[in-house]
Amino acid sequence: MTPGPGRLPIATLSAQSLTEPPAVVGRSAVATVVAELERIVFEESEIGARLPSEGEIARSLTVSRLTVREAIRNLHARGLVDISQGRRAVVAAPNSVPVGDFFETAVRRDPRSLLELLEIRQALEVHIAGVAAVRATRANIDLLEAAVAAMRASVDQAERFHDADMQFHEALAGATGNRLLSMLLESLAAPLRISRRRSYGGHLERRLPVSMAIDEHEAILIAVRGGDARAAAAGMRRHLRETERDLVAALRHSF
Amino acid sequence: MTPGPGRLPIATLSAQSLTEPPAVVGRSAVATVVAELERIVFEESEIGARLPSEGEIARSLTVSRLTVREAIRNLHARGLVDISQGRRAVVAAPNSVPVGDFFETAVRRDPRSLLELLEIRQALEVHIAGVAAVRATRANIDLLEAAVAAMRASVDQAERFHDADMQFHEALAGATGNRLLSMLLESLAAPLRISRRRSYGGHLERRLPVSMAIDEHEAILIAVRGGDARAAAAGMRRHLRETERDLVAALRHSF
DNA sequence: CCCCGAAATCTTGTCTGATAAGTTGTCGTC
DNA sequence: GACGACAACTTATCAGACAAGATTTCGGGG
Repeated sequence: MTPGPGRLPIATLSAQSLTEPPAVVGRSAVATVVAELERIVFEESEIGARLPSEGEIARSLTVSRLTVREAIRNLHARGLVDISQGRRAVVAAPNSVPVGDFFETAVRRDPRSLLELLEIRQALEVHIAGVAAVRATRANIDLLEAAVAAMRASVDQAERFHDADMQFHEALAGATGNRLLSMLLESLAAPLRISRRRSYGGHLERRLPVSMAIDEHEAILIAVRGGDARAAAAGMRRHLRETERDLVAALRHSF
Repeated sequence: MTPGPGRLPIATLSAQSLTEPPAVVGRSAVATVVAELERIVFEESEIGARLPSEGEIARSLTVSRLTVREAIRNLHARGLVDISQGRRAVVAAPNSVPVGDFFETAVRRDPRSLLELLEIRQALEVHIAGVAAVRATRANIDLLEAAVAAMRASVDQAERFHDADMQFHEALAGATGNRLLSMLLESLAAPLRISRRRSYGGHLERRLPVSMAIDEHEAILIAVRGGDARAAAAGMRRHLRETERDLVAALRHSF
């Protein structure tokens, strides 16, 4: 396709493709393509839009398909596009997958950082509870109530109970209206959930009085409904302290 | 090198390389190599250790160099290895580059998320201040004092003043002993710094009484030194409220 | 004997061309 | 108009080659 004389070292790239805006010299070919694709993703595309095929991009930027390929994989690793064989890459919805991956690898490198993760979660959730008490809408509160009801309805089904638990915390984060904050919290939860599952194993003996956990959530709900930021934050702090005790105990057992 | 009959579709890969542990079928070749490299990085390597060369890995896993290459780039995008031309990939120190990238792209997609970032920072730093008051060692406090002194010594040099400011917050985060928390805060700071620089531009007219910012830091320092968690948290909250006002005002000007 | 610079060697970066395999759209048949 | 086979498109991987940066080696000079 390209009329060039065989291999094209980067240096001669701009001299060769007079019809194209000269590729930025001094940067690697892949970096150049990455920058261009970022531009397309950020400025010209809606979520779900399909990028041009590898071949088209390669032709239009006067690089090999291989180079384009690496660039696309780079965007994929950063959570900017989704890819699957046979289909063009599509612009991904903003997601915190890369952040979750970071925390997961951190824990994998050093299991002790699980406790650090827990502390971060506490800092965020205490703030969330306080802010939610001020900002929560009727719809937000409905979701919180539904979550507590779901917990009540599944006191003897560990898996389902846990889902309802998660649901409560997600709803609370959603009530802040801060999407980045919600995503960050979610990415923290992933590694915690994994370790939790591994440590509790199959038997799943939760803290003895499950009702206690429900009461803690209920207390937070009441504070949020009443717009009492201080009480909501205090309730969350209390709740997470208990949760941490449970997790630490479980981990101690598993090692 | 491989004695096979030319191209090797993944399906036949395991049948062909009887001397190697059969590559996991059903997963892409790249994914397999990524998993293997992760294992090497996490379980067999110290920070700074050099991975085998692309060629060696390719031979030992019976895949093409291209496949290995993509796998390595994947690890690189996730901050697990550092790469540069002509040298083997080396195991990177744990770093929050991927997280910083996530926040940067989030802001790039929607500048309003800068405010969300700011809120996250507040949540973390308020917690940090409180905890630091309890956990800070003599060495930590020395660093904090040095930072405040540096601020005092550079009231009329915006750039230097800002560095000292950053230094204070870093030292405070360090005093918690929570490395993940420090890294997370750092990755939040990057995009904030960028926008700050862009909005303040060259002239750099800081909040009129620079001494006020110093006082705020001083108040936090005193609380930490005195082990008063509540006062430290309150001081930080006050300080960040001011900081936010400044930034918002500056942003308003720049749009 | 040590130091230093140039050559040999290693290793990554990119290009070309080809085949396998998954996805999507089309068209003829009923 | 519904449905299944086929064609076209697209990504996944392989192989071999050359360019360019990094490292190692080694011989000569001090």
